[in-house]
Amino acid sequence: MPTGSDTPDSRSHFIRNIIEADLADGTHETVVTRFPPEPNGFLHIGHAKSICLNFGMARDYQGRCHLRFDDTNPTTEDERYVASIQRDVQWLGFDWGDHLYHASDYFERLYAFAEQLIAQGDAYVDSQDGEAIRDNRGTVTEPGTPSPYRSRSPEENLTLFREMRAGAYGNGAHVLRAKIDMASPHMIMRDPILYRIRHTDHYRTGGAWCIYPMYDFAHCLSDAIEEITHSLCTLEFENNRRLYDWILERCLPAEQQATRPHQYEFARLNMDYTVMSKRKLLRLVEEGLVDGWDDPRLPTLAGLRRRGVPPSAIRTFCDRIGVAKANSRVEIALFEHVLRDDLNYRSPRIMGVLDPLKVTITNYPAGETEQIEAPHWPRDIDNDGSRTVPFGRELYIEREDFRMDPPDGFYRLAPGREVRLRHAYFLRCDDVVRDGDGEVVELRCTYDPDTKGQTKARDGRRPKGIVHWVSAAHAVPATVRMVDRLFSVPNPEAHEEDFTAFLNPHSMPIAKAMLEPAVRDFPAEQRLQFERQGYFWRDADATDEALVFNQIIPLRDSWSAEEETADAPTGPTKEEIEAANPQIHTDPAAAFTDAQNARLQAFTEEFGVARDDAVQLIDTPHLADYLEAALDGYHEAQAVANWILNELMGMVSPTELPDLPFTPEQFGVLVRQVDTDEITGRVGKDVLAAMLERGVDPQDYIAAEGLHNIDDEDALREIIDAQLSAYPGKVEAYRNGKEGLLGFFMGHVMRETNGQADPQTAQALLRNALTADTSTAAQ
RNA sequence: UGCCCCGUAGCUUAACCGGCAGAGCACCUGUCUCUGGAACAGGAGGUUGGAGGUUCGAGUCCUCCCGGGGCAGCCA
Repeated sequence: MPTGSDTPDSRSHFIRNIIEADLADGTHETVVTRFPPEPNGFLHIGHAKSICLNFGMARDYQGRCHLRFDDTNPTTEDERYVASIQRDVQWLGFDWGDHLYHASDYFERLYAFAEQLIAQGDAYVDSQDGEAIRDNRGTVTEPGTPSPYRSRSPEENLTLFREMRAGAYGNGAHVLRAKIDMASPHMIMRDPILYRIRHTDHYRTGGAWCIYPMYDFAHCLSDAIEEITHSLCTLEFENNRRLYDWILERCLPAEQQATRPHQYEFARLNMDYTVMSKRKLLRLVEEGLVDGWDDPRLPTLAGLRRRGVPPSAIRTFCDRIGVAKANSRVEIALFEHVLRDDLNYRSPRIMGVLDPLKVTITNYPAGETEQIEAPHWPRDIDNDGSRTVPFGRELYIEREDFRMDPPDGFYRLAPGREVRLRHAYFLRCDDVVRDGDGEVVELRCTYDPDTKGQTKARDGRRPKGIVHWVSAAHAVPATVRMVDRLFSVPNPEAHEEDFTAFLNPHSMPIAKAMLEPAVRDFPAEQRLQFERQGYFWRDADATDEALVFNQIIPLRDSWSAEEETADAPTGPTKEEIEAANPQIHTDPAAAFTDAQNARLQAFTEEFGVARDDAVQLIDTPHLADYLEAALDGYHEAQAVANWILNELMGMVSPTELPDLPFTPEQFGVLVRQVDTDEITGRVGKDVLAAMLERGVDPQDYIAAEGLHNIDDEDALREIIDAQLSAYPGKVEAYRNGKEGLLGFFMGHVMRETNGQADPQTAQALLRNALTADTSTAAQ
């Protein structure tokens, strides 16, 4: 059996599992997802995660994904964002086909649903002002108080609501609220507002409406209208799911309930060295801290596009970061890795010197030029193509490839040292020319004419260092924006100071570079590798006369990483965490009433139930009663208690106990079957599940299905031997000390017997068989 | 402090009904190489937040504790 697929686009995650389960059990025949941006800002790489997830699931399961503008708030939304969002989604490589929708298209239908709720008595018009509504909502620890308008009749509500629509009232005079529960422990359920009056033109519906639906009302119903199957959103909407379900359960007819949309939440993307919130991004742009929404340092899709990041790299990245529910923050290193990996295979190499240092080759004839044929691709990339590079007496090399006093491990140029010029000759530094300030302004060198294209000179010289270069006479000057991390700390939001305090002052230094002439041979959108430096492409500001490049990402540089002093930030140690982790156990029995205490005494002393279990049983409603009733089926109270607490509670909640499709006595009988080894615990759980699902009687069911446990040693031995010979390698590994494999074999034996193998017997036999010598086991 | 969600290697995560804790990135070694890149080979790194319990067997089920996040907009 293949152990899980690990190709990037079939990576396993909980949403994929849910979809596959829904498809497998026929809940849905196809998958329909949606990406629902609000047109009030630009998309960033966090949105890319959602886009890739939604469109990706639709693609993987041959479903469809809608692009829906969630435009229910006319005061913040704007047409201009709509176009940019569509462009970004397309650029990322996704196609919504005919499925472009707007929540505003549904205003009429949403309104009808609102009238339906009113008619059902599930919604009412509240005429309190905003402040009163807020005050009466209560707090997380105190219940809210019902509005004085809460008990208006459906007729009155309908009249008022129609008048609201007709424009009879000013902003804020009334709202429509769901009638749920002002004392709910879930704040979202304290009569949430469904509609508000807003005398504002909408960018699409103009002045047609002066009441607008709230997100919670519009979103779930829009999903239902579009027959969305899986409504995927980020974690901050977890609490809203309760209301999502409430509305759909009341608005949709019974026959649609089974296939109605369901909401699932996943963790939004956070990344080191950047910020992802719309508000913070907006501040950077508006305060002029960056140069517009498409500044190449920004994580906006527009910024990444301008920087030169290919959409394929973003897609791969989104596949690799995973989809889960834990709040997380991914290291920038993963993004950089994926980016380099993408660029490596698509970027022809040329040479470019970013910080030029002049070199004069004193033994090369003045005024002479030669053309060197150099491949665009290294040998490990399956791609052809080459260019000619002019070589002459005067070159530029990278300033940092020369050191007056080379440190240990530095194997580039230094006084008296020899390096290889990439694609050309060996070069030795003879003299260093400095200006009045001591600054190195020129290197005077000699080359070895016999070493062209060689790794080794005839006399065996073999310089380790390789240096890129550009002929001074032919160099093409260019401005290069050295795009770097926007912030100088991994999480600029995790400090007391405003996040802008952590902007990296060197996030985009400008280099005056010299490039080899072949740079002009490529179309503007071609991404290039400047050898030994990084990946670059032409910026939108570039003209053919004045070249401007952006650095998309530098190459990995193990030398400068080594040279940098390691200053890894250290978090709290495990010891420190443990020290701050006291175990305080407050005994619930301390608050027991006299009656409860009496019961506790009876449970522990008469029934012999462990105190902790008894306390839990008594402290949770229904549990203690259930235990006493189950005793009619089986008198061993501790066994029954274990099964209630550990098994039953894993399947149902205490409040469901009175309505179970079987009696407590039947439950007791089930426990007896297990406790007396009539059936195994494993089978007991299966039987319990069947009782829960179909209300079967345990004894009848066990007899009818033949579920009694198997303790016949010969029968078990046969099964065990079969398993052992099926996995000789595992047997070997077990004998070599990997005892965890006992569980592996037990698992197989249990599965083989549908869980009916008596575990003690089976394990004893298995242990014997595994430790027996090979000749015996093989028989 | 009420309710909801989440804790698996430095980071992001996998693990079908409870059955061998497994990857990628990062890190370290080595090989190869006309990019200090790439590729390849290897290594280290885990008390699955903690403590109890159920079970032949717990990352997975039950209880409690600790830690992180979310909810009191007429935003989405």
